[in-house]
Amino acid sequence: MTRRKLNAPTSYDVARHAGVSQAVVSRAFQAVSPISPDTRARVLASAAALGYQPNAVARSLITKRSGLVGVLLTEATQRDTPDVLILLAQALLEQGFQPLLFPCNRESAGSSALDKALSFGVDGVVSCVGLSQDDLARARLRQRPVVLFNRHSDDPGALQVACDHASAARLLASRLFAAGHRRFAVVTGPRDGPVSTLRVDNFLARLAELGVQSVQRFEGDYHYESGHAAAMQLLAAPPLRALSPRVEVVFCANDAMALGVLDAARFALMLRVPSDVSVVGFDDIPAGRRPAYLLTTVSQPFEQMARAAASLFRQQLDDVPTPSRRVLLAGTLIERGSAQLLPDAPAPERGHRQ
Amino acid sequence: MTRRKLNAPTSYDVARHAGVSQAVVSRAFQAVSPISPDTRARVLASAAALGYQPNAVARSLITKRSGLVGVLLTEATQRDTPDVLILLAQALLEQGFQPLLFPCNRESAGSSALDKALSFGVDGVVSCVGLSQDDLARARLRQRPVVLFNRHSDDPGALQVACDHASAARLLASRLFAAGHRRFAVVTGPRDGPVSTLRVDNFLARLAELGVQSVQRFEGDYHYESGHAAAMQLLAAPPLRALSPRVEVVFCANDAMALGVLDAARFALMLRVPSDVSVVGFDDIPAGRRPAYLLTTVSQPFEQMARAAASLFRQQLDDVPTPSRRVLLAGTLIERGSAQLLPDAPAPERGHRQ
DNA sequence: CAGTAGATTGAATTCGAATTCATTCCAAAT
DNA sequence: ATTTGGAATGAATTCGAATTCAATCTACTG
Repeated sequence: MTRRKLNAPTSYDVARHAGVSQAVVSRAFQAVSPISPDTRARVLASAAALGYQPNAVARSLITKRSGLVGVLLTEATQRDTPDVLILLAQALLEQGFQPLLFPCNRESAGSSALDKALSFGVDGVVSCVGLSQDDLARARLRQRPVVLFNRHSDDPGALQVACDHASAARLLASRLFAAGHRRFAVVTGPRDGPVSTLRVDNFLARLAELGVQSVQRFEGDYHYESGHAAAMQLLAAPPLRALSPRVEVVFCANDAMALGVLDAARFALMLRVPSDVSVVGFDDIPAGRRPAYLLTTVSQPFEQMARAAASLFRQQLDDVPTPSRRVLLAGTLIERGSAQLLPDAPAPERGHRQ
Repeated sequence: MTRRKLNAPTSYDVARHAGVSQAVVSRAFQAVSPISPDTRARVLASAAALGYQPNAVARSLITKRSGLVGVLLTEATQRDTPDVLILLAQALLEQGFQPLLFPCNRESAGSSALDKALSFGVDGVVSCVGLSQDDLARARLRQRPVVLFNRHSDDPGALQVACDHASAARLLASRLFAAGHRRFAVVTGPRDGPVSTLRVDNFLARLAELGVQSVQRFEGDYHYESGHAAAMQLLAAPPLRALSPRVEVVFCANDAMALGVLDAARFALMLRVPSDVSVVGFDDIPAGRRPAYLLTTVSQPFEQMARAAASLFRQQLDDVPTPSRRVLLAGTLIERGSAQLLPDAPAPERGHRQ
């Protein structure tokens, strides 16, 4: 087959058309550069006539800036919090970056995804996947900022934007306790899920501070079905239930599971919520807002978080001194009626780990 | 500030380290190229030692292939069918492409997003946004395939992958009719929404064929709230209801609105579903699957569609002759109990427009 | 009117890898 | 021993825009 030519006009074509040198064409397309106003106008007119647009690939080869930002994400990110991606994309766009997606199957695939992103010439990365200290070092060596989004790294210098899961979980514990509840159960994510740990451990830690010792645990997988299964076990059927007093509160590491608990409690176990049992989730997914559920939960400020991540990224790239390398944004407790809560009684302040 | 050097090793560094020329390094990284096995091994070892990875930017400058595929999408895409994006991304990845995101605010922004994508050197585009014949022509001129995903174009030669909304809508109409319903209402998307039109018009067309003339319409905006509002009006309160027989079926252009209708019917109007009124949606969003809703709806085969789009794209790029330029995949009618349906009575076949 | 600072311009170089083309090398064939 | 052919290699060029640096060309100064 004959080699087809892809007739995209180049800066040389425009130069010829406008009767100037290629260098001038290049200058006409930069905001600030030595070029006279009418020359620029003439060049831009020629460019428009030919349908010329600067080739971003060639440009980035020499400038070392591509305008691309790698966005690392897992299925999990997308499942739990589907709108995060689009909010992040829009926030990055507002800062003048194009989001380049790197879906990772497993949480551990982040490392190779990072390398791949770097080889594509991204200006940096926003990662919804955990990265090791070593990964961050590699990126830093190349002057490529990496912002961790709702993820943690063992690197103390990591740039982070996250929801303050810890504080929200503790507040929730306090207010449930204040309402008089004493028999708690938690539905966690898979062992070592970084976010689940933060939520569940802090919830339990606060309860422990308040004197609640034994709390039933059920390990879920963040999906609706596992919440359903958890409820069937934790809020067990009459014969078993008689043996010990029933759990009063089920705290779930995310909303999807909380909806599973709600449905199981109502439709399978015929319990009333919240009078028989309080159910609380985390994330504020759309389904939980509907009259059929009215789930009490914690909303993460994703829009703020996305903006914060994008602007933190921008600042790092521009060497703007940033006030802090980690941004923790408070979640909002949304009371919709699936739980009995009371205002938190002021308690002795203690440090807590994030 | 001194200019920092970004010490990413280049093919020259590797060449020096391995004691060969730069050309050999380049060849070591191609699957098929004239190079001896042990030279390749030596080069790859040096590359690994230095942490070298070929610079995709420089490569694509000369090869005219970037491995990037522009993905054009609107908020609407993301809102209605959040997992489409991730499925598309994964399907493209499997074909060896990196998805580069171009969110568009309005449906009309597709044109400029396309140009932007082209200037970024994408190998082509998968668009969840409608594009004009002119847009497609521009891309074709540059040999950049454009696959329309669930969107239509006035260009008859356009590459398309879509759910067969028309047939699904017609089937739904037939089966609702077969169940004895005669008083229908539809909740549409905003006027001229391309997909809504396809669904609603074909639904109405089939009803018309069956002899149902007047159908109430309510123009929604695809959001839950507008479905709620629609129900409050269409299934009006007792004093009004008495004037005319109540609507028996509400068909919604998407699930989000259908859930709004369901909640309004049940919680505000105290109607039983499906005995008082049948509610049907379109999309099969997760919330509709839950016991609290059990929405009867049409599921789009997104996974198949994503794969089809990615492989159609791959084939176009590789000049593989494709059986057809448009792929229509059947939606699945999911009966969950929010509607009374009967099997379709075989009707005289007539052509229908897509 | 000469002289000079400041503003524009263009020629040449650069970025990093792929590719063309000429060259070298070794093995097999005569 | 000499030729021939194929395989492997390297020097040089290419992709398209940005940038450096020297060359003009102004306009203004004294």
